[in-house]
Parts: sequence; structure tokens; C-alpha cells
Amino acid sequence: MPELAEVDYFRRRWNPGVGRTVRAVHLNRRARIGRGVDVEALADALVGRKLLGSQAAAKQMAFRFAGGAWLGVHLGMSGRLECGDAEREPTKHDHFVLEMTDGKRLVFVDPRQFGRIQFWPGPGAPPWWEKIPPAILSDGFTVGVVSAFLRRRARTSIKAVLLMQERFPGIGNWMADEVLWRAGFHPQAKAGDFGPAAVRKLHRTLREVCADAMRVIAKDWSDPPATWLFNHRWADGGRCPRAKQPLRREEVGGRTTCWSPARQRLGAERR
DNA sequence: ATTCTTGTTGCATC
DNA sequence: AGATGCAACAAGAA
Repeated sequence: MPELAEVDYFRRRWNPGVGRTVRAVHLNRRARIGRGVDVEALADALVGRKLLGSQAAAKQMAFRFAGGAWLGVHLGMSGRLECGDAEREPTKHDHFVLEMTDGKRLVFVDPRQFGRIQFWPGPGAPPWWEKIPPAILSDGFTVGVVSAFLRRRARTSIKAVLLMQERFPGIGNWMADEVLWRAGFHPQAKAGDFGPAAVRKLHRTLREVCADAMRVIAKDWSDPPATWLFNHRWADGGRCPRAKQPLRREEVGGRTTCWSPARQRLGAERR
């Protein structure tokens, strides 16, 4: 489920734990979310430590603890973060719980377990955090960087390219479709066919969609306005809110893709 | 019963 | 070497 803005929304679900100290760590050791992690070291390091704060970047979250330890969380496809009190009924897929000194429980729930946790004892930021590329809303995300990346992935559909986290951190299936719909590019257009004007438009629209998502969804999980593709893309039979024509849904780049044939035509990218 | 899923990775192939 | 495409991971919903 979670892309850029939803990730930040879930990060803040754990805010009630900030300033509190970890009393116990409960980890379902059979759950895949802990794969590759030394869970004993993680539990040892976090118990007795105060949660200082958190940050989100791309689809990743980092929770920082006193003493310099970092807990990383990636929500995968179906993960979510919850905060409950001591009376909270555990659910079937509570795989990781931080029990805090005031009785609050910070819970990572993930039925499909494509998500994962990571750990770094510190000091300093972990390698898996440092290597997250510049955010789309940052100064480091330039037209030149986009242009070079599109050239390198020349034979791949633009839809598949926008899903590559190494260059478009935080973009997921619905955001990629939203960008292409707003900018008027066909999802099957080849990345290498994008001309200078088209690259600039793509860059501008990426920033616009990220900013809109952070403003609307990250704030309180409001439903996006009906003027976005978002509300019309999920089921067969939807109509384009701009062209008022039927939307099309088909697999592109291995993912279900929704676009408006009336306003996303092949060839527009060659400008 | 069958098919679908808002993500990532590892592997085979080009 | 680098680019490309696809299966696999797992569980719930429609």
C-alpha cells in the first residue's frame, strides 16, 4: 500500500512514543520482517533506550534512539504502524512491538510480510539510510539527473522507469500513474524517446504530485480530490476526470496501470 | 475457486 | 558490464 506520503503518515502514528523509553521488544521470530537482522542485538540495544524522534525518506522510515541506535522500517506492500495502549487487542499480524514505559505499544502490523525492519547500533546514520537517493522534492533532484537516467533506461517503458527507487524514491504504482496522467504521457512510451521539453514536464509533474500527496495524504490520510486520477483508477469502468472518457487498465512494466487514452498518446514524449 | 494486489529482490537472459 | 524482464515472496479481499 504505502508510497511516499502514506509512509510519512504511518511514521507519525508512532509519535506518541517519542520521548518515552522502551521497556520491552516483542518480535515474532518466525516472521519474515526480521530477515537478515540480528534480532537479539536489536532487542538488547533498544531496551532501556528513549525514542528520540523519527524521519521518513522515500518509502523508508527511521526511528532514532538515545545512544545512537537506529531502527529502520519498510512497510512493503501491506504494512502499517499503529500505536495502542496496554489494553490493545493484538492482531494476527503484529510482528514487531515496542512496549514503552508508559504502557503504550508501538506496533508494526504486516499481513503479507513484504515489509522489513532494520537495525543500526550507531554512531552515525546507517548505510541503508545514507544511500537513499535525493528526494524528488529536494534540490538534488534536477532535470539533468532525470534526463540522464531516462537515457540509460532507454528501451524500458516510462512507467517501469518511474517505479525505480534508485532514481524516483517514494514513487509507487498509483503515483507513477498519476504523474503520467497529469503530464499527458503514455505509460508505454520508451524512456529513451523523451525529448528535452518532455523531460522538463515530467520532472515538474513529479514534484507536483509529490507535493500534493504530502499535503493531502501525509497530513491526515484525507481522500484526494476527485480531480486526481487517484479516485478513478482502481476499478474497471472508471472515467478520466479531465477528458470524461473511459480509462484503460492494463499491465505495463509488470504492474496494473491505469491511463486515459484520450489524453495520453504515444508520441507526446518526443518533444 | 480464482484472480487480484499502492513493493522489492534475485536470477536468467540479452 | 550493464540493461531488461519476470518469478517469487504471503495473505487477504473481491
